[in-house]
Amino acid sequence: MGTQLTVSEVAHRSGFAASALRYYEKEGLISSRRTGGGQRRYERPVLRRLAFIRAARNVGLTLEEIRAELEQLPEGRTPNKADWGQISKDWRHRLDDQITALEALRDGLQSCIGCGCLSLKSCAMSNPGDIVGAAESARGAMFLPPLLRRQSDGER
Amino acid sequence: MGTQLTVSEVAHRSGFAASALRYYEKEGLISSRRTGGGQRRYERPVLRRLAFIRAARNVGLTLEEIRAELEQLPEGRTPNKADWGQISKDWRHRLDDQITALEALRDGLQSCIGCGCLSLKSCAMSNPGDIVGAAESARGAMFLPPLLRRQSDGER
DNA sequence: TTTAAAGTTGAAGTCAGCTTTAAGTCAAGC
DNA sequence: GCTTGACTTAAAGCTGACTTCAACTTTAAA
Repeated sequence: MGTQLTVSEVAHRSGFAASALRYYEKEGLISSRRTGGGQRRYERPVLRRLAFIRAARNVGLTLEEIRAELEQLPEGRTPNKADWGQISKDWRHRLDDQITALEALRDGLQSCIGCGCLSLKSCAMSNPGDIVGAAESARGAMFLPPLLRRQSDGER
Repeated sequence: MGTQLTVSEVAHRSGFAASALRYYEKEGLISSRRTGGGQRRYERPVLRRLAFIRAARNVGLTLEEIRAELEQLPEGRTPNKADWGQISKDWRHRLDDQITALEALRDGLQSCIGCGCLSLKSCAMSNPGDIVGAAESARGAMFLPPLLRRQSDGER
């Protein structure tokens, strides 16, 4: 137990399944060194990187988007305090947009309670171009995240 | 053009692709009669049913959940005003839960701006059991909907 | 030294919600 | 009656983010 962590240690401490760690490595989100026999050994900073990945997933970014964000940081390092200030600002906007979209949908629903129409032409809830279109125009709110799926699975 | 609608007419008027209509029929969400030659012919109420399906999809229900809701209505009819009152109330709660979860996430992010830590142990954003756990406990908020994906595709 | 746990790989499987394809049939206007 | 476009089916393909599998190797403790 020096500064090197095995895959199961990282899995346990990060909450990601070992198979997910392998997948993330294949996708270029994290990296590892190898022992003589070919087994993975991780440096500690991978834990911060994984924390970042989890936070980003919670906010609804795809792995590709996360990879791009990580890559964009100077020298591929884990975000520091300054980077994090900018990133968290962007993410907050994403979340705000998502919240706005959901509120618009909820309010449209509210207005439907009295009418019960669900007309394809006039009802806000089912009309593609109305509530939904307005919400969509809040960019970045194109989809909402599969938040909170199984979160500490620990392989098998 | 009597009261019978062809699949392409329904596709055009509902905004769903014809292939989606066939899929929904196979999954038991809608039904149709057939001509002598085996082609589908729809009654008008299918349009209301499809409006309901679209609204439910917007709120984040799965097709299985929608199927169950439709089935639960007496005689498999399209929801009337009274049904709709109850249903829209349930949906509003779903949306409220989703909004609450996103707000919690946003506020956790806000609290992170000052620290830049992203520690697996203490940071609210990446800690599975903190923000995310709290949000999760608002039942029904287990996942957020893939809201607003392509919405008027029109087959091919 | 032995043995069991933990690790490795590529390939295939999973889920939802469709779309696409292939190969053919039906409906309708001229 | 013929052509053309609309329609039919089952089956396969697609996306993203993984998981599972099979078959094998490495590591570490006893």
